[in-house]
Amino acid sequence: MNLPPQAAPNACRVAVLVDAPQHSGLSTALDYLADQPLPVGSLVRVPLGARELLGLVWEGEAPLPEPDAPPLTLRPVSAVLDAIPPLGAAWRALLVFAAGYYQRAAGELALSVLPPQLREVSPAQLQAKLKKLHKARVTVPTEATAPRPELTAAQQQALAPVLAALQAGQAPPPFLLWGLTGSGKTELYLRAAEVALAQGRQVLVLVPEINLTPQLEARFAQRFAGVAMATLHSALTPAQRLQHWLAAHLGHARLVLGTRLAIFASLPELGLIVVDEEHDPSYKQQDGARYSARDLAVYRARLEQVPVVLGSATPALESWAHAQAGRYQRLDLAERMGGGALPQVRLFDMNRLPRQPGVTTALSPALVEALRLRHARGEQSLLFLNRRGYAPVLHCDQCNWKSDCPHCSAHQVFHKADRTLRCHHCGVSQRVPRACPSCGNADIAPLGRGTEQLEEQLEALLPGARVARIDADTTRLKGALHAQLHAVHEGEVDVLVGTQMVTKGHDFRRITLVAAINPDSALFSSDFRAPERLFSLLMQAAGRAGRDAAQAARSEMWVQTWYPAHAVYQALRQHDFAAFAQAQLTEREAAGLPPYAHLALLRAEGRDVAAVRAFLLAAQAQADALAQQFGAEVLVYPPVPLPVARVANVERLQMLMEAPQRGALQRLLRAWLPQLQALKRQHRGVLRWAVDVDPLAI
DNA sequence: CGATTCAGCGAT
DNA sequence: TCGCTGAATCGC
Repeated sequence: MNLPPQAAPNACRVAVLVDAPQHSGLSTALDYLADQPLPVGSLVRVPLGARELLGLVWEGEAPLPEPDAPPLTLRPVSAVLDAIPPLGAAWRALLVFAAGYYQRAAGELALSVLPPQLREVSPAQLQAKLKKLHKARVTVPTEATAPRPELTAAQQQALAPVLAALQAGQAPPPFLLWGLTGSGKTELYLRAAEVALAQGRQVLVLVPEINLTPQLEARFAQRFAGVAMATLHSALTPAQRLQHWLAAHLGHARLVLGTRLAIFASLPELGLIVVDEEHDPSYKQQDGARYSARDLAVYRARLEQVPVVLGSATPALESWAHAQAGRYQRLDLAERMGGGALPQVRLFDMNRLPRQPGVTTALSPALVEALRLRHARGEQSLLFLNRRGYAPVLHCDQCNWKSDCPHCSAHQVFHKADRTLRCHHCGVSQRVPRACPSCGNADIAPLGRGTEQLEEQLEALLPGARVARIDADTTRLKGALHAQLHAVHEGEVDVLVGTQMVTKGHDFRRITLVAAINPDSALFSSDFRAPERLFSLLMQAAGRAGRDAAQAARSEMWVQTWYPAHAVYQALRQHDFAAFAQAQLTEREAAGLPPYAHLALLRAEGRDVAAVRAFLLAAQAQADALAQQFGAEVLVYPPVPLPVARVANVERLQMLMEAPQRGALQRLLRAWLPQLQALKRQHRGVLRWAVDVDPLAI
C-alpha cells in the first residue's frame, strides 16, 4: 500500500461509491483512508474535490503496488455514519445487478435510491433521528385487528401454493396472480403477508401510484393492528422518507408499502414481495436509472429466496408469457367476490350516428339517454376520457392557425376554466388570445374535446344531475383527490368525468355505468404496446362498475368507437384477456418484439436535429462494429425522432437496438457505453444521451 | 454532478 | 488591463 508518510500506522484503504454519473469518469469506487477497516455497506461522508458527500463503502479492488508511480495520496474519510448498520449483502447484490443491467454507475444508482436527506445529515443529526425513531416505536397503534373474511374456494386454491412456498422457505418460481377487479386479490396479499409476518419476516408491497397507497395502507393497518408499517414514495417529505427508510432498514417496520422506489428499500428480514397491478407502466422509472421495479422485484425475490406475488387482472404480456412457459406459476381468481358479474360491454358504433356538419358532441344520444336513466334510478355513472383540458387545440378556420406551442412540436391545450393555453409537455402557459394571432379573425374555435368540455356538456344535457370531474387539474392540491373521491362515495355525485386517474383501484360502490368516450386514438399509436395498454385500461375502467353485487347484474360498460370490429374491443366485449393475450403474443412473435426479443434505446437530445442525428449515426456505426466483433445478433435501427420531437426547444431522437438474447444485448451495451462517452465529446451539439434498457415505448 | 480553471471578448 | 461568461476538466 502506498500511504502518505504521515498516515496513522494502522490506517487502511477503503473503496467508496459516490454519486457521480458514469460519463464523469468516476464510475467505479474511489479510494479513501480510514482509521480502521470499515464494513462494506457502511455509509460514510467523504471529501471529493471541494465538496463533501455521502458515500457507500464498497468491496475494494486489490491494492496495487505501483512501484514507480508517485505515491497516491489518499484523502481520509471525513465521518462514518456508524449509528446505523451497514447495508446488507442482499441489498448490495440487488444494486450491483440493477446498475449492471440498466447500465448505470453503481454509485449513481445507490445514491439515487437512498433517501435524499441522508446526503445532508451529519453523524450527530442521524443519531438524533434514530432516537426519535426509537421513541416513535413504542407508540404503534394497537386497535383490535379487523376480522378476516372467509376465503372463497377459489381464493383458497390460489393462496395454497403461496402459503406452501412461505412455509417451505425456499425460492419458488414467481407467482402470477391473475384475478379480475373485485375478485379479492388484496385479501390474498393480506393472507400471505399474515404468514410472513408471523414467521418474523418483513413484507414489501408495491403499488403503481402514490394515490393508491392510502387505501391499501388502511386495509393493511386494519388487519394488522400492532404491526409497524412504513410507506415509501416520492410524495413524502424528505424527513419522513428518511424516517420510514430507517424504520425499514432497522427492521422496525415489518410491513413496507410503496411505489417503485420502494423496491430498493433495505429490508434485512425480507420474507415476501407483492407487486400489485404488476402490468402498470408506472413501475418503469422514466428518467435517471431506468429500472423496472416489477422486474427487480422478481430478481430480488430470487436473490433472497423469498416468494414474490405479481397481481393483475390484465398481466403484462411478458409476465403472461413467462407463466405460459412455466417460469412463473399462474394462480387464477376467475370470479368476482359475492358472485358479482362483470359489466356487460357494449360497443357503440359511432359510424351509425347521423353526420351533422359543424355539430360535434362526444356524447351519442343513446349514451346520454343511458346516463339519464341511471340518474333517474339514483345510480352513478363514470365517463372516462383520457384527455384533460377543454380542447386539445384551438383553431382558426380562416387561416388554419393552430395553437402550437412555440417551444415544442405539440399543440397548446385550451383550458377554459382559467382561460389559458397550456403546453402539457414544457408547461408554458399563456392567456387565450381574443382573436387569431395570425390573421386577426375573431372566430377561433376549440377542436376536439377534453374532460373540461365533457363536464360542461353533461351539465347542459343532464339538468339536475351533479357532475364532477377528476383529473390532474382538479386534484393539483394536496388532499383534493381524496376529498373528491369521498364526495363520490358519499353519493354527492351523479356523473363522474375523469382521465385514467379514476380508472385505477378506487372502489366505487354505486357506479353501474362506465363509458369510454373516445378511446380509439390508442389504436393508431406507433407504440407496439398500445393495444395491450388500452385493453388493460378499459378492463380496469370496466372494473369500476358493479362492484356492489346487487347492482352488478345491470351494470354496463360502454365504449364509443369508430372501429367496433377491432380485436381489442372484441376481446374486451368477451372479457377474454387470455384470448387477447394469445393473439398479441402471436403478433409479437411474428414481428420479433418483446417478449420474444429484447430491446434497448439510445436517446439523445440537443438544440440542433442534425447534430443529434450525426451523433446517433456515429453511435450506430460503433454499435454495428461491436456487434460484428462479438458475432452478436444485435440489430441496430437508424435514429428516428421521438413522437414529440421537440420539447422546450430541445430536439429528441432515439435509436432502437434489438436482440433475440438478453445477454448479447447486455454485452454489447457494456462494451459500447464507454465508447459513447468519448463520442459525445466529439459531437458538441449533443446536450444529453441515455440508454433505456427494456423500454416501455419505442 | 458541481467546483474550479481558463479562453475569449467587452468595457474602462 | 480588468473582468465577466461559458466551455473544458477534475475529482480518490
